[in-house]
Amino acid sequence: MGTALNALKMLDLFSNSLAEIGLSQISRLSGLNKATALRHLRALEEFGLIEQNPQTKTYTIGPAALRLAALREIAKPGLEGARQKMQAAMLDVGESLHLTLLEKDTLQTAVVVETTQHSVRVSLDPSEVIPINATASGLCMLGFGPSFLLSRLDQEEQERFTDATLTDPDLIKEKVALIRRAGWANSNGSYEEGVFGFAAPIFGISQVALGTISIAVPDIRATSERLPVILKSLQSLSRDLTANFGGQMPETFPTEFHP
Amino acid sequence: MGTALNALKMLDLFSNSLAEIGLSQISRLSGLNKATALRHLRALEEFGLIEQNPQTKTYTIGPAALRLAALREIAKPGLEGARQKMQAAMLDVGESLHLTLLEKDTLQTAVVVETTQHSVRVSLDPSEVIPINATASGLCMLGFGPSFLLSRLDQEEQERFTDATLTDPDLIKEKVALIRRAGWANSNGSYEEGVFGFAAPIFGISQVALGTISIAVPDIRATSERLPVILKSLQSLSRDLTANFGGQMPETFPTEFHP
DNA sequence: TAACACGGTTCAAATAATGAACCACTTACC
DNA sequence: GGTAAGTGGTTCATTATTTGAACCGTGTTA
Repeated sequence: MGTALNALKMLDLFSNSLAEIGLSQISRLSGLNKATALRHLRALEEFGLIEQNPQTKTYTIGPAALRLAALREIAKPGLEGARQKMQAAMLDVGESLHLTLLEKDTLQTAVVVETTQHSVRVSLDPSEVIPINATASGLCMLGFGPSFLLSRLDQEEQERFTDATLTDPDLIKEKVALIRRAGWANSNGSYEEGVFGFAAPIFGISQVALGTISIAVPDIRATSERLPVILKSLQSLSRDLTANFGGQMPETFPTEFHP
Repeated sequence: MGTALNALKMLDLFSNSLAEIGLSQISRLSGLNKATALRHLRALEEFGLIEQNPQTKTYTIGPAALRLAALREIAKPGLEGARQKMQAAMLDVGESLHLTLLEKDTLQTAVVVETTQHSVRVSLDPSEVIPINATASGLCMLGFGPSFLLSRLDQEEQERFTDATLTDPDLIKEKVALIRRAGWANSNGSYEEGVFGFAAPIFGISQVALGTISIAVPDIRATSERLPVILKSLQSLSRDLTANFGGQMPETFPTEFHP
């Protein structure tokens, strides 16, 4: 059901590593017939969500995406302010930052600020859905977000990404209990080898987390000397961004993060 | 032809002043049947381009817009860098800035940075198409953009917005000749009463303008003392943004803007 | 030269979109 | 307290649009 949806789903094919795609490849990846894929692409192009490179004939995400994002910012303000705070924090700690938001029942990347300080950096794909069991953001959301996330743990099998990925619901719950006490979550290569993630919650109006702010560090820089700097930044971002989105922190939430 | 396109066109109903719309109103505004509108909205919602407020039942642009904008930034980088340069210029001159890009054959707003210095400010709607005859950006594009824009002047009647709007093709061409010599364009209330616009071109690789950068000033602050500051900022933005987008300025382009 | 992959087109067949009428509910008004 | 008009949302027979196998012309590779 829904040709419009099928057309839109083609947009999901584009990603960080696959920014330009040709017709045949789109047809293959989407499973749609080449003719239908083309007609959909034409429709999306007319609206501006798709753009075709006249030389290479490949397709990319179009400029309408920016226009819609600006409208989204009007409807649900805050993200632009958040980006600025993240930018400042990036310059301070020198690492890449991600802001994720809970949309419907999945955790999605909303803002990415990559570090300009190091050439070895963590680069996160904005089109990826954040796995709740394998990332610092996901675990953090389990700890401070709506409770249905935790109860869903027992119903669905959790995907494994690396050797360090937590997949057993009971082990995850143990970890979540620790996170609740600490106020922040970490993931040491449990999503991708060599990537250390540190995340803190952003709370909404009812003291339930609506998203997370996280700092991603390559293992070579994830030393114990740098941890206090990262945690300090994370803590103040958690507070600032909660305020930025008009939320409120629970009284029980720690005002300082300890390693 | 194209149900997908019809669905997408509903997104165009949202604007700066109409950020949340109910089903019946959407049906009325779009001319679609209520049932059809609802099914389209559901499809858009499933993709995330539309979000429904559970309380009021109204619809808004959804979070997928942000995800797509991030992907667009990967495919066609530069806008984020441009935003930062504009932000700096905004703090410098204290006025709102707009970056427009020529998409297909219309001029569209790509980045808006509103002033944080004054409560009386010019606020531009990112969903609006920029009229080529009435705005500083439009006139600037006529002067430095692809030539088909100029030749189209004689074919289509130009819309009138205020008493000061130029609609006669010959008068417009005279103005464009002046702009070409000066390097910058202005519009004194020719689009909206009380708004003074100043624009300079952003050049592409072939020394043809691919967009414009403009500063919008409310009439009360559009004094002759402030003009040099505005022009200086505009000139350096024109240069910086041309470089930012990998373009090249024509040798004949003035290195200084004079009132 | 032949084989293959590319982007794009065609048109009969099949599927999915459509819309008038309807429901349940809330608000406003006499 | 009754009614009229608004809202969001549903139903289902009718209709029109989407669909896809085969096809074309071109460019690349072996």
